[in-house]
Amino acid sequence: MRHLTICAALGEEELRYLSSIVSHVELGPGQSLFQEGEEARTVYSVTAGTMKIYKLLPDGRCQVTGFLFPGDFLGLAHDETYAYSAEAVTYTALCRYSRGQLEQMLERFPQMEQRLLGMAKHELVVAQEQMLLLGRKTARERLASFLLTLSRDATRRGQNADPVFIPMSRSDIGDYLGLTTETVSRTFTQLKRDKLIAAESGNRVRLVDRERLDELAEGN
Amino acid sequence: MRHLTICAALGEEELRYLSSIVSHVELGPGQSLFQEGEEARTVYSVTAGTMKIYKLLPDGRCQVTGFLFPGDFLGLAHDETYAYSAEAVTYTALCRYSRGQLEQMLERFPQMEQRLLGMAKHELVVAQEQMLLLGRKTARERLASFLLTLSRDATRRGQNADPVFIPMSRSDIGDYLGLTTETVSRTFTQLKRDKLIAAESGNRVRLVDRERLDELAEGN
DNA sequence: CGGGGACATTGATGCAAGTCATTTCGATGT
DNA sequence: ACATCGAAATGACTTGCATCAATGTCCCCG
Repeated sequence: MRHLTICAALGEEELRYLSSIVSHVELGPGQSLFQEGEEARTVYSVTAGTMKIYKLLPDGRCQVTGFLFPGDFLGLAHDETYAYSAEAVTYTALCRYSRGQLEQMLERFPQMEQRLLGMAKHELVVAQEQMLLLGRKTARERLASFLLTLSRDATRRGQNADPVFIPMSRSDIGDYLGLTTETVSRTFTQLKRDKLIAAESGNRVRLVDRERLDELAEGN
Repeated sequence: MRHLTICAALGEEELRYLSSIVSHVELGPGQSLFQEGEEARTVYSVTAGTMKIYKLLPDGRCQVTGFLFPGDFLGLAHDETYAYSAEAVTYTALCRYSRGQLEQMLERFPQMEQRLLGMAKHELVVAQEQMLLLGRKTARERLASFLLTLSRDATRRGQNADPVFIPMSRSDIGDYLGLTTETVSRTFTQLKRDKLIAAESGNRVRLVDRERLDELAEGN
C-alpha cells in the first residue's frame, strides 16, 4: 500500500523516520486544504483520492494548475506562502508534514533533496506541456490531450488505463483546460460522435481510437 | 560582473571549481542553441543577452514557455532529452557545462542541490502564474502582466525598470502570451491610446500608469 | 540618398469558443 | 415507482481574437 504512494523511492530508514513525523488528514469532496497566500507551514502528500490545485482572479476566474493523485506532493512553497489553493475533488486522504520537520529530515537524509529536485523537474516539464496546451491548442486537442494524460497517469499508478476513470466535474476540467464547462461538454459529445471515445458507466471513458486521439493531442 | 550572473549565490571554492569546468558560447539573434528532443548532454547559463525557450506543434504553432536573462539556467532536463528548444533573441553569451561535470560538482558541493531546488521551485511558481494568464486572462490583461513582469525582472537584474527595454519581437511576445502578433500590436496601441503606457525610442516602453496596469494584470 | 526587406501597424471579415437560457440526465432518497 | 436536485447537455446568440490582406515604418547597405 504505502509503496504505491509517497514513499515508493525511499529507503527503510527514511521510511521509519517519515512515519514518526507524519500525521493524517482526510477531506470530503469540495473541502479546501489551504488557500493561496496562506503561510506555508505544512507539506502534504496524497495517499488516496484526487485533489486539485488552482489559482483565482479576484472576479472568480479560476485556473486549475494541476490534479493530484496518490503519490503526489503538494504545498512545497518557494517563499513563505502557498502559491496556489488546494481542494479535494473526491474523498481524499493525505499525509501531513510540518515544514520544519521536513527540513530536519532533508538535513538528515540529504539524498532526499535529489528526489525532490527530480520531482520538481518533472513538474516543470508537465507545466510547459500545459502552457503549450493553453496557449496554442484547440478545444478538441485540449480534451484529447487531457484524456490521454489521465490514462497514462492511471497506468503509472497501476489503475485501469483504458476505460479511464474521470473523477472531476466538467467545470474542473474546463478550469484546467482554459475552457468553459459548456465547451468541455460539447467537445465530449463531438469526440463521442466521431467515435474517438465512448462513455461508460461510472464516469468512465473508453479511448476507442487511441491512435487518432494521440494525433489530435499532438496537433495533427 | 560574474556576481550578477550565474554565481551570485556561490561560495569561493565552488566558484573556482565552476570556472575550471566551464566553456563559453555566443549566439547571434535567431540562432538556435538546442532543440526539443535532442539528447541533453549540456547545461547552460546565460551571462549576457536574452534567450527564449519554446515548444512547437508539428504544424508550426509555437508556445514560448519563457524568456531567459543573465543569471538564468537552461537545459536542466528531467529525462535524457531536452523538453524544449532554445534560441537566442538578441546577441547572447552563455556558459556551458557538461552534464557529467555538473553531476560531479553536485556530489562535491551537495548544498548546490538546495539552490537548484530553490530555482526549480521558483520556476514552478512562475509557470503556474503563466498558466493562469494563458487559460484565463484577456489579451489586455496578458500584455499588462507581461510588461510588469519584464519590468520587475529588470529591477531584479539591476537594469532600468521604468522605461523598460523590450528585446523581443511582437511575434515572440505573441507566442509567449498565446496571442497572434496582430493582437499583440493592436493591444499595444490600445494601451498607448488609454495612456497606460508610452512608447519610447529603442524598444523601450514607459509604464505611465503602473497602478492601473497592476489592476489590469490582476484581472480588475 | 534611395531602394529593399523585415517587422509593425491597421483594417475588414470570419469563426471558435464564450454567454445565457433551457432541457435532460442520473443519482439519491422516500 | 416517483419526486428532487445538482450536474451535464444542448440550443441560440454574441464576441474577442484569429485570419487574411494591405499599408506603414525603420534601418541597413549599396
